[in-house]
Amino acid sequence: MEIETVTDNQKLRVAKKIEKMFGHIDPKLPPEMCPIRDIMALASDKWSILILLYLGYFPTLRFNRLKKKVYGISSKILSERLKTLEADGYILRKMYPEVPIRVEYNLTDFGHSYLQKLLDLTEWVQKYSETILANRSKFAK
Amino acid sequence: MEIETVTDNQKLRVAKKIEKMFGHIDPKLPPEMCPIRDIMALASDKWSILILLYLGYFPTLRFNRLKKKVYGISSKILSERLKTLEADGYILRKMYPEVPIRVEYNLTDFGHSYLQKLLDLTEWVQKYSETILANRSKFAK
DNA sequence: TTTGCTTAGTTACTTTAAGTAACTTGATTT
DNA sequence: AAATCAAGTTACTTAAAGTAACTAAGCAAA
Repeated sequence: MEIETVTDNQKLRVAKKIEKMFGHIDPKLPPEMCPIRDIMALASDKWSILILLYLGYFPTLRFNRLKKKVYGISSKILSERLKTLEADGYILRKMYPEVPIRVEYNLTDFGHSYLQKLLDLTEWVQKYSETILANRSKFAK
Repeated sequence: MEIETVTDNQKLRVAKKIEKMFGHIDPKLPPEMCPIRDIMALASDKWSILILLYLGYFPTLRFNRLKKKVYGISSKILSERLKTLEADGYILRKMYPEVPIRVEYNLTDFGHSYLQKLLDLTEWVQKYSETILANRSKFAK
């Protein structure tokens, strides 16, 4: 598959954007004072991405159903990620004190806004996944 | 800060996109046969993102200079990530057998193409980082 | 001629994060 | 009195990440 050529003009615009961002990413000394790295690390975590995708597809999901969808995740990690995603404002947790307990999760508007950007990235990855796999096996030799 | 409202129409389009992707992400049974998760996991890894950003900004960087830029990364992990990013086709490694040895890294066109999508995401995160931090401290109570 | 200096890593070791599996809670049915 | 349910939590194991010292190769100075 052909990759769209990247013009020097585009590269320049990218460099400008990065320069602007570096004010936040690289404040010379205190790396933990800069929240971007920390926020990106969570929001682009492998499990968080899948959680957000499934909550973007199903308007609301309960804990165990979500766990089945996000194939391979453990209760422990799912519970952990859901808490952080909720804390950051991406998702909403609604608890119904029935017996047995019922808990529903859904995206907030903020989460939807993020998901749209995330999708652009995952779509790119999907589009070029075969290229990447081909690169890998070529490199292995 | 106000979040742009997400219309039902947008949500529907997002759902459509995700549905299309689920064919790749969720092939019901073999989760390791699906490359998207694996590719996303690497390409959105916290260190890989920073490496790609710096290589997007500086046309070429040598190992130790890159290590200084990507604040906090160890030689071990940097070396590891560079190898995988090279294998997947995002970056190029040029070795000059001088003494001391000189090795230069730069983005491929493929890497540039990915970086453009990645930047849209990091820009979103930058834009809303204060909102997220505010959400966090509100949730902490 | 041995000591030091350089870069781009690698190796052995420690710490932290992730994964596994069994357990908890509490009203309701068997 | 025991089993059942969902939504987690806990204690334990394994894998990944971080730390710090080391290596290679050749040249320059002592």
